[in-house]
Amino acid sequence: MARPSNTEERRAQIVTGLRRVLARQGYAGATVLDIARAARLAPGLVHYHFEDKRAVLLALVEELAATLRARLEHLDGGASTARARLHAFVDAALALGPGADADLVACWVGISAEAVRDPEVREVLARATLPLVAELRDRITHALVEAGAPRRRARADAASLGAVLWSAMQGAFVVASTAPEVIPPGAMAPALCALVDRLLVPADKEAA
Amino acid sequence: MARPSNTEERRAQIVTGLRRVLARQGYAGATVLDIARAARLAPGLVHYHFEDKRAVLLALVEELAATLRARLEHLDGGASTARARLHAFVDAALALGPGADADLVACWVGISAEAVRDPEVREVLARATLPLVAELRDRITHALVEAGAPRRRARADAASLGAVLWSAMQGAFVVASTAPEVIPPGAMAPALCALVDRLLVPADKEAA
Amino acid sequence: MARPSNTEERRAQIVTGLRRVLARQGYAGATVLDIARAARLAPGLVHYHFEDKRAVLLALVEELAATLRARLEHLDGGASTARARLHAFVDAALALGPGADADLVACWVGISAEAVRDPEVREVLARATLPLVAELRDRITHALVEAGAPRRRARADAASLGAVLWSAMQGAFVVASTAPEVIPPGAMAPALCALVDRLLVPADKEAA
Amino acid sequence: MARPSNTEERRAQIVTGLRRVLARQGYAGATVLDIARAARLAPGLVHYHFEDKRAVLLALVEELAATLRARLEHLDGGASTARARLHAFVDAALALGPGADADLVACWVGISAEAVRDPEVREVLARATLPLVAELRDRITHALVEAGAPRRRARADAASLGAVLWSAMQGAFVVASTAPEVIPPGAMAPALCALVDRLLVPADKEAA
DNA sequence: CATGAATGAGGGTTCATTCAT
DNA sequence: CATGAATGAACCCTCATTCAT
Repeated sequence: MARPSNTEERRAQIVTGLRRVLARQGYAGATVLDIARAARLAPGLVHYHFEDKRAVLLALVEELAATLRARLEHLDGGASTARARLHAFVDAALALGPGADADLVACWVGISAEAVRDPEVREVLARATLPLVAELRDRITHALVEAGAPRRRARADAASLGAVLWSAMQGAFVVASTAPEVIPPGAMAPALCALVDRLLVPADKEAA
Repeated sequence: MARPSNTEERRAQIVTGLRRVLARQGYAGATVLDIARAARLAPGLVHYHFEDKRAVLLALVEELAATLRARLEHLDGGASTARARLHAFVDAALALGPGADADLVACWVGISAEAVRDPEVREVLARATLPLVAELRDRITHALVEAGAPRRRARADAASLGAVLWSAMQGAFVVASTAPEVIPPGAMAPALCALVDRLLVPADKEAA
Repeated sequence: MARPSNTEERRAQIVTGLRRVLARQGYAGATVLDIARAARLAPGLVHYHFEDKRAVLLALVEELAATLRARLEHLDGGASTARARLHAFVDAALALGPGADADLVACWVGISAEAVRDPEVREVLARATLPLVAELRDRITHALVEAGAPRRRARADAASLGAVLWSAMQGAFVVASTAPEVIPPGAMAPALCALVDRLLVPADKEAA
Repeated sequence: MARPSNTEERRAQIVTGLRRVLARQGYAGATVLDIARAARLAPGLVHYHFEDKRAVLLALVEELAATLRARLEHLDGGASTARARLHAFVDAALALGPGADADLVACWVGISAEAVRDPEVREVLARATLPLVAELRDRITHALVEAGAPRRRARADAASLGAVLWSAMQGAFVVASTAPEVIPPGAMAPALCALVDRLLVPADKEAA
């Protein structure tokens, strides 16, 4: 009798609306009206399905993290070596391949900026990204070991290398959005993979 | 007879006000009233000395770039080898040592987010940072050559390495502001220097 | 399901609000808050229904012109001779009879002043009034012909006479609003009609 | 010892500044800064020489009236007949001949609009213009008498004719500033003189 | 007298949020 | 669930006026 709830669909629509608008106008510049228009919905609906504007942002953060996780799994399909799995991580995070959303990158910068000033956004962002950083460190450790480093040493190195690589990926978003002259679009992922390889090779030689 | 112009001093005061507020509240969240209060000035003065709020932001971008350049020169004092000069660059960009402004990091993220949506901010930011990227690449080239790499190869590698390192520094700002759990404050610069060293050592070995 | 749109009604309310305030305080002196209060609406509604304050003014200009056109048609009812139709025009423009709005006159002066400095207002005003001037010239021509003047001559005279009479009406608004001592309210229309008659009589005599 | 006061000169400069700005931007749109710039003076000086902005306007009104009076006297030089003196009045008010200021016309409209909302401006304007209306009526009376009308009749007619002609002149300013398409610049004065002649001729004929 | 920096009230406008329908 | 009108606080900016020099 009651019509089936389409709440989840609507929420997804709205979150996607914010993603589009946020990428171009930043979070503060994304008015609820803009979001609703981008979602092809009436403005009032936004507050029917979300407590307030920030709740949409929090949902978006989680959606983006989920997207990244999904990509990761997808790319992992053909990865057999630890190094390949590390490359897969970099590609998943940076590649603008099929299924990737160009807005996504710009979006991330806007979200980061908002996280600086809003503790709750920061927290949600941390909850979503810290596991990814842990995963990254894990893959680095395995790759180092695979390259011949002693496990203990590898784990220690992976801690700081993970932070640096993660920063490089975050920074890649910033650079792509604010100074694309620095590196052509699409070239960042290979460049980072090449750097990864340089880090792994010498360990090989040390083992020799 | 007339009151001596103190416009430059006032402008600097206002820019500093924005820096403080922007670091905590983002650009959109930094109201003109907040900026004036942070600068201990009457609200109207902001628009007396600046065309509009954005003009203050543009001035801030240039101030930050100048700060970075100044730091660079200062740290260069003791650098004799090319590698030391590369380390100096990383330290200048990242170190939160004496004379460093903690706001500066958070500031940079807010500015980047604004650059995404405001072409003029992006342009000013680019004008201020592209020379720094070029300088970074230059130092990388020299360090690689110093480490034994053929000049031609060094220059080619420096192009993509420069982009990656620059991204890592930009990303370090983001990480420090949004997910400090990833790496303790102050540890990023050494970590990045260590990575730089790993990149330079093998060339040494190859030469051997 | 949704609330029925009452946009047109609200817009009319707001325009009327501006008419009242503009008559007393001029356009610059008519704050949006004043307009909203005069319309018994919340301040924010003005900008919900209009792009900006000027858009309200433009709508008002068109409303006033429509009012004048409507009055013209209404008064034409009993006019059989060309002279009567000319009188009707004068009365429609000037009479402060029943159904007339006292604010209307003061309003017109404020609008004219705004038209001096705002090209778009001038254009809308022109679009609204030039047809009226043409109509006035037409009626003058017919009245002159009816009074015995040759058609060709009548048309030539009507051109400059129309400009003068139209000016006199415009000026009557100014005089009524700024120097009512010059002529009692309500006396201007008869005075202008009397002048019209003096212009028509001699042609009669010349024919004789 | 004390330097000679140049107050009067400065006041005149400022008033002229307002005239220029007011003509283009209206009274409300004429900022004190604009006025000072147009007068090539420092902003602070305006308030040194005038109580406030309105005081400048009042001074301007009186200056304009004085200008009109001066023109009147000047043009009267060659006028021998009463009709010629009436023409002279019209020309003095409307003609854009030598010594005339194009701004003057636009100025007048802005002043009228301000007079609607500011009683003191209205009063000063009335004090300045009512004598001119009286003078106009006087000239009309004499012209009618000269044309053969009985003095008593002439005086009665002049009352309403004076109001109409004065309105026509006021309206001519409005039309020239807001709808120049209605009549070419410079054509209004001859048109009004022609109308005056038509009003005087028949009396001539009646006398015949 | 002159200068131009300083002040702060107030204006137009935006927009998150609410709510009647 | 859906709609879009309604609300009002808060923002950026302007500007008449003051005042230290």
